[in-house]
Amino acid sequence: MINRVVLVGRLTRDPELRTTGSGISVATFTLAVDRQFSNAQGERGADFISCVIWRKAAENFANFTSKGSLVGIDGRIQTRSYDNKDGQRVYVTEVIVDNFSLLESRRDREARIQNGGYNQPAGNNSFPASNGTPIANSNPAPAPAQPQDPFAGSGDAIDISDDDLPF
Amino acid sequence: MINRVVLVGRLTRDPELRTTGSGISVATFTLAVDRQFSNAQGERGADFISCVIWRKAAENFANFTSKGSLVGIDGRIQTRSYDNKDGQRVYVTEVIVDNFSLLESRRDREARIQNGGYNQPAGNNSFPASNGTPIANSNPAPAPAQPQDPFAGSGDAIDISDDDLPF
Amino acid sequence: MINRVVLVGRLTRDPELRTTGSGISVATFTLAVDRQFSNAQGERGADFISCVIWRKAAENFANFTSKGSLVGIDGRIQTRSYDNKDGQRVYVTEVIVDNFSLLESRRDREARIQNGGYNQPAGNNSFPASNGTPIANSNPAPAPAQPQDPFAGSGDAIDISDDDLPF
Amino acid sequence: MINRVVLVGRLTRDPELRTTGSGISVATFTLAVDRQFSNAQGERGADFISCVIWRKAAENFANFTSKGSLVGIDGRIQTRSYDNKDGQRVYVTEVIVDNFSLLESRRDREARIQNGGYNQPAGNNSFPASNGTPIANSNPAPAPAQPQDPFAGSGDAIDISDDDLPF
DNA sequence: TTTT
DNA sequence: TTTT
Repeated sequence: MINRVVLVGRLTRDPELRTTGSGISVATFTLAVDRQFSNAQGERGADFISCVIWRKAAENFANFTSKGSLVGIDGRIQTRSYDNKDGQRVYVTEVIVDNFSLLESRRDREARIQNGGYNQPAGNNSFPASNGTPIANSNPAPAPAQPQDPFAGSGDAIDISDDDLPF
Repeated sequence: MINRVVLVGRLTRDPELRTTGSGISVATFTLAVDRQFSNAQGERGADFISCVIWRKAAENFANFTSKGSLVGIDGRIQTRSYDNKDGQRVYVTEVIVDNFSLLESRRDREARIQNGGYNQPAGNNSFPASNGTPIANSNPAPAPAQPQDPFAGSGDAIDISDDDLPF
Repeated sequence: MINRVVLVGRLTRDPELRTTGSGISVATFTLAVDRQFSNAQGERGADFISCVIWRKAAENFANFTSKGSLVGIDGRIQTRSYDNKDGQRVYVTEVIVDNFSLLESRRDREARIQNGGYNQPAGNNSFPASNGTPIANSNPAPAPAQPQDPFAGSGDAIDISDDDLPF
Repeated sequence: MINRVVLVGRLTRDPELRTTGSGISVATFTLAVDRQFSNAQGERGADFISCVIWRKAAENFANFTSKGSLVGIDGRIQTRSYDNKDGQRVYVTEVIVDNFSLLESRRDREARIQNGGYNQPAGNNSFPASNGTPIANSNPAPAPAQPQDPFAGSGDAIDISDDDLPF
């Protein structure tokens, strides 16, 4: 059948990278996607969408994003359920990510990091999307043995996906 | 049936805004969408996708984007054909845009414009997509007869759509 | 930002149509979307995705679908939470439907209904999706007080959407 | 960046399967996707969208679809250009298909084939989408050395994709 | 005719 | 060049 999702939003926290028992990498994160229109109360609101990414893409994702990062993803909706400690069935809906794209410029990312995660000084305002200063991934001293910054020396957007990366 | 498209890319030129005989606004533009992977020759390439946007959204689009702007859109593919002056049938495929979202920060947008459209000085490199040079809170003298900056005073992304805008 | 979903699946039950206090129609339903690939155990599985549709489209949807209907939809993911009677916070993820398309032929739909919802008699097998048993040209006596069958007299697929319907 | 398309429509002709010089399978086809709404003249219209599918998925696609088949696909828009014999540059926009899903029941497919491609006898009308009788793929006597019908014995939709098929 |  |  067909099950396809495309989202652009910001990470609500640093992604969590784990490894399954069988040694497969998984990263989980939540995307805050601002809604298009304000409600009657004039609030714009956002949807907070749980996402899961697997394998090499998970590692790449974890290496190049952090709280506040602006990313685009495409994937599919997956549902599952489990019984919690109270014996209650909990239903979970997540987006399984196939590909992602980092949509924030180095400039914005660094400014966002500088500002402690929010990318615009008070009284100053961003145009559309992106801005802020996260904490992680700033690469303050180009730590060796760190994942290479794939963006160094490139003015291009870089899309990153499953297993197929040059880095 | 189903016909849905989502794109994130950059305008190859300023959008062209026109009015139909019956007074409806239309804007046309081409989005350059970088491909995800490089080919055998190591070239990354891009797709150049013709887009059309109608009515009030067309006016908003034309007011807030220009060559190089990073935008996200959703819409549908439309095909049509016409006979050119040589009597040959020409087939056209365009994306009819339902909604758009400006994905570039004010910082990046202004830096990009400062740089004459290309957003990163040589030797300096952008992170993923988007770029620019911050002159935050600009709009130095709120040029009269200019479209109001809908982004002033907001740190959030702003999505803009058909007829439903607060400005 | 961008938040777009496209699904094709079958209703797990008849849709539930309600009216809000302010008189707006809403229908809710769950789509079962078969997964693309089987897991290690050879089970194919499906995702069960909660959907919500509003206004006139909700009424149309409720009139022309039932348990087992094959439908395509496009919309966006919405998240919300509430506290249940046990004082526990429950997180809900739903798809807000913008448009839908009925993807089942009259033949299949009638056969499905004949069969009590499941569309293929044992020993008989469906091709891909959808099923049913032809009793073409039915609608034997155009049941009064019934929603008009928008498909009568048309060999075309019919897509149905918000407020814009000819019926 | 992001470039994602989802379509549901019918093949305007049998797909064309070819092999590149380096031995890779490609199939091309056009999807007719009925538009959602009628225009001022009451015509509904359709978009005719060129699609390309590669490798094993191409072979599967060619084996299980024919003129009139109802299919869902997801993929991305690709643009290219070439100079024709008259030395004129021709611009081409195609959808590169990642996955497809056969959305027509065996019943409808066979009825469509019986009817010579159009799936409903005159004066009789289809419900929403699908119907008709194509010519190919009917498998009248289970021709040996033919691709196995992946749908035999299954009441479920079957989605087919790149390289990952059980048949 | 293409963006960064 | 178009499907149902």
